[in-house]
Amino acid sequence: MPVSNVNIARLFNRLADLLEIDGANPFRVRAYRNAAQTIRSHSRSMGEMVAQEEDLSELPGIGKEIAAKIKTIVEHGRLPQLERIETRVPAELSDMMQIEGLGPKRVKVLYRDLKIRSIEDLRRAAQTHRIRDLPGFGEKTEKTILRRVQTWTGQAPRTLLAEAEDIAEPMLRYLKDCKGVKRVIIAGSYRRRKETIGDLDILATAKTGSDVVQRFTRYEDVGEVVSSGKTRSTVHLKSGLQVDLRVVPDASYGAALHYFTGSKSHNIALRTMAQKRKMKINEYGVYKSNKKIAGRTETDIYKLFGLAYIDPELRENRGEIEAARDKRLPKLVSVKDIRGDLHMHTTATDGRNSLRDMAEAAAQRGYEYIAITDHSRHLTVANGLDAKRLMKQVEAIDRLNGELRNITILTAIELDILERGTLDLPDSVLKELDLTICSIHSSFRLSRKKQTERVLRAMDNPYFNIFAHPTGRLINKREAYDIDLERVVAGAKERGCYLEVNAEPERLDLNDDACRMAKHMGVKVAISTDAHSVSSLDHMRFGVDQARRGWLEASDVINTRPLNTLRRLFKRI
DNA sequence: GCCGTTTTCGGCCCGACTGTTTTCAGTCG
Repeated sequence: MPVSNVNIARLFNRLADLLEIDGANPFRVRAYRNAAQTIRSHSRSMGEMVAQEEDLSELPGIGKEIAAKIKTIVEHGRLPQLERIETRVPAELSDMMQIEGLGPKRVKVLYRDLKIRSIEDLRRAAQTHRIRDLPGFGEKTEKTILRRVQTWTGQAPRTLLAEAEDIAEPMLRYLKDCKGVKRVIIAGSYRRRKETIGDLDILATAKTGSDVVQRFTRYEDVGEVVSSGKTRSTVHLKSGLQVDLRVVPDASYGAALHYFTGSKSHNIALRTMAQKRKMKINEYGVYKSNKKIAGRTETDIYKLFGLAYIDPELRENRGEIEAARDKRLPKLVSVKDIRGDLHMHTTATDGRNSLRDMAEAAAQRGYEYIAITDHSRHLTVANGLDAKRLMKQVEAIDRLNGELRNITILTAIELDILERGTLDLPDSVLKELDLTICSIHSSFRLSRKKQTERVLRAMDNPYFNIFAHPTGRLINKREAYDIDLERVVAGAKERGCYLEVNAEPERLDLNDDACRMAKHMGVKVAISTDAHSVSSLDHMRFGVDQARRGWLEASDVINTRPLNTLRRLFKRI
């Protein structure tokens, strides 16, 4: 199996860690980290690019040397330079840097003076008070290290965006209620609408002397106050989620919001532009020879560099700055562009609400149409529909359509794609429906080739319209099945099929990069909720967020079309 | 190690907080 971009990025990050501990040139270290970031977020696999002999050094932050190293990793699965340094610097030291408060310098001292090389060694040394006497350490640091090591769970978990909203909203209200506070907003990856967030970044503007930081540290859900100063503070909530608060004067709102929204690489790119113009950007404003020339709004800042306003979802240094300069930024799709939801379940299979409930709830949300897509017979655990039950549902939908004034229900089904690439119901049944969505619910472990061909074969069926949750991943729970998404997208293009952006918070499948790839290859998507209850219809916004991160415009999304146009899109024969 | 409408050499984002120091290094975002 080819090495994934994520795994290549991990190797470079590990190399960067070990080089840093070894005291290498910090800029060289950063170069490896930048390259790792580029590789991780690149929409095409390094493996394929190497196979097609493309020039990797054209990617940002990747030059001749790193390009050659990527090639070696792809072809041999190894990075010899990493293996060489591991003979001098134990690889586990890289894990120790995951402990908050431990960076390369301290890890180096711990290893050099006490031969500590694992988190377990670290715990024992802290318990037996051997750390406090090391140079640059003390009693307090030792206690902090012990506490962090004891609560260490391995991988730092990332919180689903939807869960983060539930935590953030009440906290926001609590902080707004503070005297002297003017504005409070959540910045960081939350504002960029990433599918998961590592921490919450809250920005407040307040008069000097406001006690907003104190109020923040006294929030009832705070488990530990990590730091707390005049203008910033970090806490851990009882759940373990880290929350950072930064306070700036209101006149710096735009600069601070921009700064704390990131991403880091977007900010660095912009700051480099500033440097070339002999200007300086920080969280308080843009400065030219110590004179503040912008900072009240984000728009002002972009304007200063000849750039159009860049939506937060695009700020990943993936070409948005160039696009803003050349006035070719996309006008991103928004929730109000969505005219209907094309994936939902009812009590006929595994949904919690009836057909009528779902239709009425959708109408209340202002939709013009919905598609009812209960499961097909193969999915027995969900009580999937056979031909007879499906036809009964179609009749029920016809009756309801006769009754409901303000919404049209499309007859549809979520069809299982069987292992050999056949669809779970015969064409004679499918031809009676307005559309189908097709998906994989079994045989996740097929080889990449077999899985890909399974889907392409299924798409050969002229009643195949939308490929639902195309990679099958469940965030933090289940990896995507191994599939060549590029071939699938190309296959959809040839055959007139569409891909779904599933808005369920733990699916968000297609993800942002894949959305972008689909757009580049000329394939349109449907953004749908996969709702199993009335309340889940509100997840639409998370799907839209993901599509926005993938640069999609309303014209890239089929369920922004009026009903008549939409119906035509599903006629393949 | 990467990069280039100042450059193929000499730069590389920048400020806050903590703890250990006694003026600052290390870490973080």
